[in-house]
Amino acid sequence: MSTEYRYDPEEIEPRWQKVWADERTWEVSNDVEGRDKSYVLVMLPYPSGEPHIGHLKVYSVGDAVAHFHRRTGRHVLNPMGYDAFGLPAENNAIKTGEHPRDSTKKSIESFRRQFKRWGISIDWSRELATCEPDYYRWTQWIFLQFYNAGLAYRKAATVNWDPVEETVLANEQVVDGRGERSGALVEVRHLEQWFFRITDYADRLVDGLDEIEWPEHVKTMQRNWIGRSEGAEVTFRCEDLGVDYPVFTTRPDTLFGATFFVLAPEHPDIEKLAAGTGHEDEVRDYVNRALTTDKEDRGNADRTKTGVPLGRTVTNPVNGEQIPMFVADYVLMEYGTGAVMAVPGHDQRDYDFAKTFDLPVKRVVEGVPDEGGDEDGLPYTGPGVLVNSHPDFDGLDKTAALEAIVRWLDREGKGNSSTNYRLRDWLLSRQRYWGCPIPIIHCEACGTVPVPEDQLPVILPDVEDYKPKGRSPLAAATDWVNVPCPSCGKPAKRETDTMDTFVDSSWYFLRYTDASNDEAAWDPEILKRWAPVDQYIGGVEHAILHLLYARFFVKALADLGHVDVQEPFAKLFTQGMVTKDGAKMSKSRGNVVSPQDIVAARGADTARTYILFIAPPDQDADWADEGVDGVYRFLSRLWRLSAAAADGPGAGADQPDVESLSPADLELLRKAHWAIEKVTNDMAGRFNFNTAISAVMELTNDVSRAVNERGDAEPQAVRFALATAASLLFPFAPHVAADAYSKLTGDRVWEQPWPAADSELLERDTVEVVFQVNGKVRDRASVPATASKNELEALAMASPKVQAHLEGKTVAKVIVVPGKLVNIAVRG
RNA sequence: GCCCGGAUGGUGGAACGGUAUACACGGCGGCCUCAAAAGCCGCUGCCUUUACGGGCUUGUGGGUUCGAAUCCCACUCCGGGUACCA
Repeated sequence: MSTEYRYDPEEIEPRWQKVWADERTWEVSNDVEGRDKSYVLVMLPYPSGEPHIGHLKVYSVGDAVAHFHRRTGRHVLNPMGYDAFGLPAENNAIKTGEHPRDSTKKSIESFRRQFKRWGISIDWSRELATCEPDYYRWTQWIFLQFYNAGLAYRKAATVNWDPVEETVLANEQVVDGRGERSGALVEVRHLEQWFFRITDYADRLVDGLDEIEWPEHVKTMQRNWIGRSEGAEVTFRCEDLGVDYPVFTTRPDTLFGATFFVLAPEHPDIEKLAAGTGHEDEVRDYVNRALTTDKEDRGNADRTKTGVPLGRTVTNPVNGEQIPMFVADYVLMEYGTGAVMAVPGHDQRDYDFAKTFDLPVKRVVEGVPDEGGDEDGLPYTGPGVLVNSHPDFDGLDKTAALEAIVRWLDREGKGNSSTNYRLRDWLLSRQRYWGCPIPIIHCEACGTVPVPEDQLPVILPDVEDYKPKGRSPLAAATDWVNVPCPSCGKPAKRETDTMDTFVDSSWYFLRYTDASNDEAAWDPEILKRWAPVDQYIGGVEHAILHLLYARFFVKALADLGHVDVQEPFAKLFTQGMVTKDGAKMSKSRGNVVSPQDIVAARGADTARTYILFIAPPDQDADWADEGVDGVYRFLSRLWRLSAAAADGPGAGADQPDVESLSPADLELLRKAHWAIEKVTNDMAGRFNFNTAISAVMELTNDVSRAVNERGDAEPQAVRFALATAASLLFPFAPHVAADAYSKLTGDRVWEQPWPAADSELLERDTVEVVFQVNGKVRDRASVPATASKNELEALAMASPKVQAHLEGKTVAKVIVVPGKLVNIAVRG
């Protein structure tokens, strides 16, 4: 082939980007009326430095979906924004003195430049940054709606304090007792903080998962995080003090097996209970030790159980037995009532404690041997029937017994069925600078007073010193802090904490629908046209935090009448990591691949196509520089063939008349239709972009062979095959595809409908069938597709290669799958 | 510990229970060239055989089936999530 055609992405890519920018091709109106809408959203980036390879991957995935949806006739919203408040920018400010606003602005510019350089089809008219007053004004407005509805509240609470970041953290941001970002051991502090009442939505957050198409493991993570447990609350009475101690249990069926009772060290009654028992000193020592133990240590279930007796007893409500009380750190104050009934016969933890302290272990459930029950292993948690309990319940299956016992407790006023959650309310206040101000004023006379809505936004003031000192740096901005109370006019002070940045990102997908509205956060009528997000795409690391918070926001806003859907994201796709040499990319490892470098060297189309080609997008993918060259070669070849064909004979890219084609050209046509079918199925199903790209490669290779090797290919068939390849490739490599398509046809590929496979051309007259003996392939033959079972069997039997393997054996059975195979089962 | 994933050539990865290893990388050979690059044309799972051919092969061991990478059981290793949540 002539070398005069040289694929030059440096020329092609800017040229098409200019067309899309000048014509605002990807901007979309809110006039959805009567059209099939598709809201395709990739999680917004946190702008820091330059985009990394993970961004390239996730936006390549999102763009492929957006393009496919557009070309299949949908009205597509594909916006972009920046999660622009947050600690890294602020920490940078502490180090360098550069205002976070300035460093963030620079990062946003470089992200925007890259996304444009990559040719991602974004509607830039809806761009937003969460740190802009015209965005966070509405974050504050939502806060006020929640405040007025009692969903945002302030209370003194035991909270997680990160001593490095010098701020409190939400439960979700504490991992193994350490701050998620800083890695510092979290300290317990008692502080006044702001919370969102997400626990009110625990049930709906669990139940709503059934309505959305999300990966099962993400749903499971959310269910586990919310941690709904069904059980009962049962009251145990301490007669000495005349105090009732309710406990939560998921196993009321084992109540008769309770042999002791344990309180958490933080329980407020500990001192009162120990007083006058002679155990006071021991108890006080133990509690002090427990409270100063690391959360991490205390959470270790393998540690030998510790605890001390309180010298008191409580009454087991079902049998009146007096059982001893203990304080032990394996019981947590945060969960249930901070007290448990201990059933060592049927709970591992209680069993461990009982063994350590030599307490009685009583079996009250017995496995049924026929049903895989055990004989003597305690603690026993399997299925079974009640024993050693009460004549009314003994012999009942444990599930039936559970219900019967709860009914009995309820009648006697000693308990009731109850549900408990692991989920805690969302602590949203942070003692940091670079965040959304909380629109509240503290007045000595009026208490907490919301800033009137017409005074929003509460603008984040400039400060001299960003360094946290255990209180928000905003407290130093005295001009800003001191304001008259909106209610009584007397001197008052602004709230100086800022919001967790997860608040900002819990509603941004709503704002995109009506991003420039300065009268409201959004017009409910417009939101209604777009919501919910049809396809959300992002990293699995947000499985709990962001995805749970956003779901809560939408449900709460729906209850307040601002949104009319219950779930923000109908479908979720989580993409895998990009690794290098099998390891996560990191500066310290020195294995970071920069998308800027690869785009500069090979072009955006190559970078995007390669990252989707190496592996299915939901899997982790290992980056290999050599692999990039293969994709570059493929794009070069497709472009060169197209450029040459465009200059050659023939016109346009209409499909040539099938009747007039040689068998070889007909095969090429079939291949094109096969590729249409394959790519369409791969796109519409589970995003099998890697095999879709392979199919286009196969088609291109066939064209290449037709042109180079065979040499006599009908030009119109070649044109059609190449235009089809370009059309199918467009979602992945838009510039080269648009260029090749335009050269061949003069048309803009993105304005063309997605190609449709001709089913008649997919059908074949002759097919290859295989002949097997005992499942092993022995011969193959080309036969008419319509060959009957009998004909196939006869052909197989006649094959000498098959005959050789039948020698001296008896044919037991012949299986014929028309159009596929004949399998002869033999014996002897 | 518990709950999810995963394991296929030298490498990344393909395969509605029906031709295992598509596509790509890497490797080998050839054409073109003064030469190189680019491009083009082949070959490339393993063992055995001069060859024709034959045998083996989807982490391990069993099972179901005419037929298993695919379904079932047990196990090994790797990755992720989660963990005194009563």
